[in-house]
Amino acid sequence: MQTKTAAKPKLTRAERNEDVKRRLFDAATAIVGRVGYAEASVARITAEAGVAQGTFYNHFATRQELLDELLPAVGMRMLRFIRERIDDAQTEEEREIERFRAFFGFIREVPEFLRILTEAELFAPAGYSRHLDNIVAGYLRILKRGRGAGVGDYDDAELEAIIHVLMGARGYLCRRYAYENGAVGIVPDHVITAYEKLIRHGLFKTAPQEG
Amino acid sequence: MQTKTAAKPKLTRAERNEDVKRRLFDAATAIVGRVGYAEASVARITAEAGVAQGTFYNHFATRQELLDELLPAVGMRMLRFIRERIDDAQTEEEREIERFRAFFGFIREVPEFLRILTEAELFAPAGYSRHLDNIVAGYLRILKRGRGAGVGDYDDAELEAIIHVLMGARGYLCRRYAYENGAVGIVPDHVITAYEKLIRHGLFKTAPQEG
Amino acid sequence: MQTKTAAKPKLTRAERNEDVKRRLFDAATAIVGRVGYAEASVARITAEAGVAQGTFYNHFATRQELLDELLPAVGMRMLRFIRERIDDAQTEEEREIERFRAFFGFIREVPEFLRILTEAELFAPAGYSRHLDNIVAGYLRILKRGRGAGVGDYDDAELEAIIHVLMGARGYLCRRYAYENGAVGIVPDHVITAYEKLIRHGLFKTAPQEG
Amino acid sequence: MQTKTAAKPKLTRAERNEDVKRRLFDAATAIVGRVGYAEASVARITAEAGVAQGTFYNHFATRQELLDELLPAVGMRMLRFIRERIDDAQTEEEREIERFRAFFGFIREVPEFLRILTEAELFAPAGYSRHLDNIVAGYLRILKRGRGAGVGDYDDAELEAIIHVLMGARGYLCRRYAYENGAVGIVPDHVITAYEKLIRHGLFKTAPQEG
DNA sequence: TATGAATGAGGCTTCATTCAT
DNA sequence: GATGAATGAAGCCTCATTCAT
Repeated sequence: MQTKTAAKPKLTRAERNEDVKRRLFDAATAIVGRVGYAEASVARITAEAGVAQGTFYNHFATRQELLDELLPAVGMRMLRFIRERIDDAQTEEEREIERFRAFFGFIREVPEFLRILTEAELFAPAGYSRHLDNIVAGYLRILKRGRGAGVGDYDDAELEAIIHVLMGARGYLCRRYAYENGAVGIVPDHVITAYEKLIRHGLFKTAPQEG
Repeated sequence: MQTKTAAKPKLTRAERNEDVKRRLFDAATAIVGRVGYAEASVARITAEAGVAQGTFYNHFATRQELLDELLPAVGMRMLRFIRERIDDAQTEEEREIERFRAFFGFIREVPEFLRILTEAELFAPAGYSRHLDNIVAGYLRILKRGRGAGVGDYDDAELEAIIHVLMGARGYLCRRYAYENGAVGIVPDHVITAYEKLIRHGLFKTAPQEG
Repeated sequence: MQTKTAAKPKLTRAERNEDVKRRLFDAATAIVGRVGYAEASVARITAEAGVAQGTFYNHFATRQELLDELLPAVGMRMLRFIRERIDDAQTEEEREIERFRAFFGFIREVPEFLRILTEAELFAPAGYSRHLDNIVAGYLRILKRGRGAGVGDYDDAELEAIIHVLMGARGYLCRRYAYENGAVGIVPDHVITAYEKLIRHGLFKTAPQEG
Repeated sequence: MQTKTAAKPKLTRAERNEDVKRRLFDAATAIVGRVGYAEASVARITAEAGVAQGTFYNHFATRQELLDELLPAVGMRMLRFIRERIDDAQTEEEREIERFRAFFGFIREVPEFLRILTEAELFAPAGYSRHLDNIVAGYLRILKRGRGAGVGDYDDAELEAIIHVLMGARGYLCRRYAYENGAVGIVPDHVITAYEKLIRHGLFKTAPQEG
């Protein structure tokens, strides 16, 4: 029996290999989250991962290749995180508010996400594209399905535009409200309520809708 | 690149001085718009402006100082551009749609703007902040004044959040829809209509509002 | 790349061993011929041979050791190739012309040879030396024997110098004339005739020789 | 009056500029001559020239650019050196022998030449080509002019081939005979006589030429 | 005020070789 | 004997800034 103290990990070669790769990945995530892509040199990443610089290239063809994997990976974690917090019993409106709130919850859980996302457009454009595609695809499915359940009168192309509005909203609101003297804080309540009001009624006091 | 004005300008020393500074500024705007901040080296900027590298430092303390002035400057041009296209006779709702449309008009007029804006957060954070402050201040004035004229039931803090949503919307929609095989194109109509619908009624078919 | 022979080869262990070594050797020959010594990394050679990188060192002490064996090996093939094409019934003069012609024939048969030879002096100096020794030794035997059959009045030391001239001639003529838009072509006839004239009469119109 | 001790060189800016460039050039020549192109790193060259690494790029666009200038430059020096030692009163045959001898004289004068030449084909192919063109052009002029004065019955294309033979001869003979335990020595006399005999009569005892 | 050469730090990547499995 | 991951040194080039002219 192996004692729990990792006296000898007894990993297979493939396992050890995967382990190193994951360590590199995690190190990059942490570093980019902390200081940004520009400072995430291979030297720094490998130092954080505790391997030699050359080892990096046994697992990734180029530094860029790893950087481009970062956002899609955390992005998927985010989608999973949000999905787990959505209650099927609610209305589509309520669910969208929940998603919005969960997004900020995720940022508290994975504070690296914000920087990885913000800088990706410039430093990991391939990864940024993949991430956007993931989000748009998922959101589109949700909103199309929601058309029978309260979502307004938008055609498919318009829905895609709306999704970009919602993503832009999250992004800009984060940058403005998610931080509290340096560290990630709790998003103020009025941000949630503002979003809720906009989503529910628009920006203006409107006359009753017909249709 | 730089054609010398044939007629002897007969400028005063101060004017010549200002002229050089403006040429550096314009060169930087053009270069950042074309290739981004990262490629906007002092060497490149001075070459485009037709002066020696050392001259740069007679007008700006550091490269960063110039970069940080770029976005606020074009940002002000943008505000002016939009303001000129707004008709006081319209309702606040109509005016917001017009502002949105004019924003895309400005991007066509000054294609450099988009890149200068997008990258500023990373490469000219001080300038980015100033720009955001400018926008928020202006928008806040508009929306507060509009509260008596159709703008919904948002308190001041909520309005600031809403402004971030609207800025995020513009930013993300631009990146997705403003380009047409490489060059800045005309934004599709469904982007305008989607924005309009969201602004007017929200994302959902709502029961009549009360209040 | 490596097709596995379908029929079970049933090789002894020693045979399999030799087989791997030969595959490495052939792979190196092909690669150096194609892209040169500098690009012939152990990784590339083993990949082409279809074995793991570590396997290399079960057959060669170092990369250099293999590289140094390349030229002598093809060099011997070349000598054999030329010897087979020489007719004992001809005069020594005719035979030398034939050797020259056969040399170009060999280059067409083994196009790798040229690059292996050309770069060896820099990248496989030990192998280059061995190769030169081989050539000189063989040539010296031929020319000494030929002294009674038409070869001019050269002492042994002079003959060695002459051999270097002849090798230099082949080398430089190859580089200039053996290629035809990238691939090895047929050497132009005037190259042969020029060599022939030089060998037969020297560079100048001479008065009758006495000796 | 400036004292002879270089108290203050008082060079113009342009002169100082040229001076640095020449120092880099000379340093590269010395280093490549001593240890070869592969070891001639920018770091090493600038260290030898006594300037910072970055300074290199104020004078040469790339390391390769400098390397490619090396051989043509020393090559021209060689041509000049040889030309100065040729006596117009001699026959063309005698002059060619003198050229050959002067070549070895040059190697003693500029020992770097040999290595710069030998390795250029691989490490500075552009420079190598230029050098070969220079040599071939000069030689061709000589030999064509010499056709009325003793040069044998070769057409233009054949002459070009002959020139390659002569260049090959020089190259290979150098490598074999120019060194004497490491340093450049005096080429043995039998090398000269062997070359002379070959040039005058060819490799074989020939029957009297007619024509 | 304009010039433009000098500075020097820093990062990505390759590769021969080792060695535990 | 075969495997293949780990090692770590080393090189080219860019660029903001300085400063002597």
